[in-house]
Amino acid sequence: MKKKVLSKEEIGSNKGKKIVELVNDRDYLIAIVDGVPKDLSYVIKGNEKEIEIVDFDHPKGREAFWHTSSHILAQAVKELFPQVKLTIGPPIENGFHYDFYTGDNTFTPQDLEKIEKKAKEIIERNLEVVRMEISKEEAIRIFRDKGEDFKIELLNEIEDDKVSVYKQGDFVDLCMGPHILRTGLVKAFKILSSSSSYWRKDEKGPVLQRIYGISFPTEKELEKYLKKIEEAKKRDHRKLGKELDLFSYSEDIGAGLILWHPKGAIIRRIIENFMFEEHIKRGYLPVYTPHVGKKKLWEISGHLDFYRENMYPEMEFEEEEGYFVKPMNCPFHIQIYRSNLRSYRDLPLRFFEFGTVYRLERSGVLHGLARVRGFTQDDAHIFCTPEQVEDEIKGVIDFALFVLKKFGFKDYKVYISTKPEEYVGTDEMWEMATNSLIKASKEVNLSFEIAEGEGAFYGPKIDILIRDAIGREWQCTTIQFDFNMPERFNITFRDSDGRDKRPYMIHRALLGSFERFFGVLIEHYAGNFPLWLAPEQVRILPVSEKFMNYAEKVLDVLKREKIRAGIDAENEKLGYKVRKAEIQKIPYLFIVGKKEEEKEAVSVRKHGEGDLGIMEIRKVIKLLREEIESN
RNA sequence: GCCGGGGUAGCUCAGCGGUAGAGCAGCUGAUUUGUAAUCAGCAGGUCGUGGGUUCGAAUCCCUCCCCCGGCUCCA
Repeated sequence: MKKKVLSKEEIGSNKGKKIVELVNDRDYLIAIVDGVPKDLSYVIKGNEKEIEIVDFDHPKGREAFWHTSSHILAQAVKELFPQVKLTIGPPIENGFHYDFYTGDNTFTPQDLEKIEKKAKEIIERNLEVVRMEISKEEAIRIFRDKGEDFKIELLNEIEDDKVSVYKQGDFVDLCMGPHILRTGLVKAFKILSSSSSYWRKDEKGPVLQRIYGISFPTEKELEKYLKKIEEAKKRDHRKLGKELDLFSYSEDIGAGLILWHPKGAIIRRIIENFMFEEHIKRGYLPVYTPHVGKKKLWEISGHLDFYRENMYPEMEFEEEEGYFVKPMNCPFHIQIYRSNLRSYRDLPLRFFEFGTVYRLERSGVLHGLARVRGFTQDDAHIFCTPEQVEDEIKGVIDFALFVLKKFGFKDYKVYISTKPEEYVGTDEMWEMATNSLIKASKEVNLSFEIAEGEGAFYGPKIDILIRDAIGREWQCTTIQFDFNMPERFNITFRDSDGRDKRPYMIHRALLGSFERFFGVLIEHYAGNFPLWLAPEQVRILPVSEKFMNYAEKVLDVLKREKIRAGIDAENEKLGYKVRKAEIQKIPYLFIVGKKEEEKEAVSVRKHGEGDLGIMEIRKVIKLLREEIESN
């Protein structure tokens, strides 16, 4: 990484000069002047406190590089399709995109090829990228002449009457900048995909065509990036799920409904058992509830008002009230709460259930195990007094982090979502609840971001998102206050002063759902499950059929030790069986032949490490036990 | 739900107006195998669904279902 910081003296002595006069623009992309990113054409005033000049390896440098790349993309599109209207084109985490209004037209794959070619041509032209500050009126005139209606809409919202535009060749775009100085600096440029998007995120507004691209200062970096993407695709849980025979779906059953195959199911059960025990240890009480409930229940809960579009339609009967399959467990847990008069001495009450829910997600959002229509949450509802809220939240966060650690997750993001525009409950309740989330997070040194106004209407929440192989983030852990349900179902507890009061209700799921969590877990381990989770922990490979008897004997010992094992009895060469087992990512292979049988031993081969040599059975089992328990 | 791409044997894919093909997997046989693919033979498909165009459709058009990439929305 190249980075240059101008000293006070350098700033003073270069007053009136453009920064680009001090450095080579092939090495440096932009400058950060007193914390604000600027073009290298920035003229030094002399009174700046700090000027930092950065390259592509700096996030701000990269941003500018990709931002300029998005302008190059836009210029290419405008040259090929002059009738297309520009909207916006920001840099993103990996590359950039630009949204175009194309009326009834869309971009075909052939169009994208042409656009990429044209973009490369524009790069060849090595156009200077010039920043111009002009009056708002002038900008409006320019974009009106060009028919850029969307730009005018944006301009009308700018309060300043000075705006900046960037020009490269004949292409002009309204833009804050900064940008790199020449299109020729982009040595590698690739269009990755296209899709639609909505103007201003409004699905009722104009539909735009978005083109995604990536660019780098060298071809080599592009190749490296593309290779990384290829590698990531190999860990995709949908691919591994099929290859390792973990789960599937069936068109005949319906979209977003998961079939857990034996190998997937055993992993799930291990996770369930672990979670069940841990809940009990932490003072949760298990409950089981039905999958359907009467229409009336969902009227009281309010789901039929605010959640109906996500619910499977009503089951109607001739002589009885209709039923709905549950999209959430909360109304059921509330009923258990209501089944008794609750004293303040009973609180906190923590009901937990691996509750299966069904949500009619819109067809386009379904995604492997990560977004499905039927899933099982590791769900719990905590009912407590206001005084207990803080401790309860702390307990839940601690539990969540413990679970993530157990599965080896380190790369996650935490968001605390605050009060939205429309909400239920009092401001005091919101404030108290939100503060308890923030305070608890701070106490366990959890770094988080505040998502202003992103809370659900019924309460603030804290979410933990885990990244998948392709970099997409999935919300797993969620801890949400619910100010709505207790009110609607009018639940109370009898306090020490003999009066009935409203308890606080905290809804939480740690894994989120077994489906999504399993999907993320597969990608996290790239299918190489740690020994305690591996569906087949050991496979015994007899060198030939002659050693089947001994193999059976070894299998018996393993089974007695509760180690999940199998024998590959196929009439094949050893190399073939080893290859098959390696592809299936089986942690340990025990090879048995003449030497092994004589010594009551096995030859151990570990996945990813290879041959570990011959070992006595007793000894290997001890090692396996240790490895299983160490997790 | 929206925009685009796609659905051919269990899997990965070729064929894209003249009537269906490969590799792997499967089955059978031979081989009795020492750490990532032994050889041979056999079998396997109403080309996602329903309709249309055509003398003729896997191939062109439309409907629906499902999958993929995004958008919007969420565990």
